[in-house]
Amino acid sequence: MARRSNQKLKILYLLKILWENTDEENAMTLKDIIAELDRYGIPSERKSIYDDIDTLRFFGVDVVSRRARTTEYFIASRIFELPELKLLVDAVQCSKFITYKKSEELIKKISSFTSRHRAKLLQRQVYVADRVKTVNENIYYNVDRIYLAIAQDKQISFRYFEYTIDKEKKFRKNGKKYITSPYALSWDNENYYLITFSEKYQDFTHYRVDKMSDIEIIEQPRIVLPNNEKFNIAEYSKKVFYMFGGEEKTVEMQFDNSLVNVVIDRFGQNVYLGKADESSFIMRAEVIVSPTFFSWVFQFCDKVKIINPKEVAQKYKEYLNETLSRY
DNA sequence: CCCCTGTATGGACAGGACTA
DNA sequence: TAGTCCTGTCCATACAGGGG
Repeated sequence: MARRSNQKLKILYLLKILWENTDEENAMTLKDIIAELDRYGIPSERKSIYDDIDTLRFFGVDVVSRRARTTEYFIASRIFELPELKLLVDAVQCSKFITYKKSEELIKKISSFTSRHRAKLLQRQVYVADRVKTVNENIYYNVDRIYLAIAQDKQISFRYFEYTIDKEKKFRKNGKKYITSPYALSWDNENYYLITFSEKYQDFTHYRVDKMSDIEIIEQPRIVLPNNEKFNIAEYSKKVFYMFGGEEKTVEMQFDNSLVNVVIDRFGQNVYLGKADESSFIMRAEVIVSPTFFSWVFQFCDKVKIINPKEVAQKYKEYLNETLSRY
């Protein structure tokens, strides 16, 4: 009868109890375990627990017994170790695109990978000064659907909105649907971007994922990239500045030596660097020339100069002059 | 309804740690 | 040192559940 079926549940609850309550610093004695099982309505005999623990071990659970005053049991190794979980929690909390509500949910789920004692350590807040979080809950579903489309090699349709000065959502193109070939999702400057290839412009276009709605996968297969190229997101994101589109150019810039690290951080270890003189160096990289590229350059003031191509230098000059003329 | 099988359980007991 | 408590093993037995 019930007593029997309880015993089937016994080992399951035993695992649950050990999983939720124990870790290296928080072991349980056999007495604790029996009491805890009792709370779940499972009567258990002390000696039968040995067998159950053995079974759990055979099953692959790392139940460790440690002799202190009395013998204690705890689960030693888990799928994720605590520092790894902290990393994940921090990443969730810092992500602008994850809403407060979703952050809480995700952290709760992440916490279930460790004991409740250690889970407390995960509840810490990472304070990043008044972080703006999005309110668009849809983003997870958007991301999911986009990945699905990419995997199925299909195009997607969606509507794209922006906020007006009155802080109201307003659909672009009067709510007409965009149709495009998704190639990658990229995390840049705290926002999720969808990178698509436009047949019309024969170039890549970016969309903020949190500003997309009504995403649908359509039957049309994706447009093939020119020269049957494979899309390399890592290479691509090096060239683009804050996801702003533009013409791709090989640009040479002269930097003050103090900015070596900045350049390597931006373009990676393999960027071409050459000595210019005692205090400066020349670097060369593929860059999508855009206003955001210029504003990236501008932050270094007189410590940088665009050398080549001449028309990019000229454009930058115009950009600076225009800015100056407003004051 | 009976028999068989696998599992849980309880008793006996040994050994170790701790304590009075 | 004797007594106590805890842990873990061994073995006999009870019993649930399934098959016939």
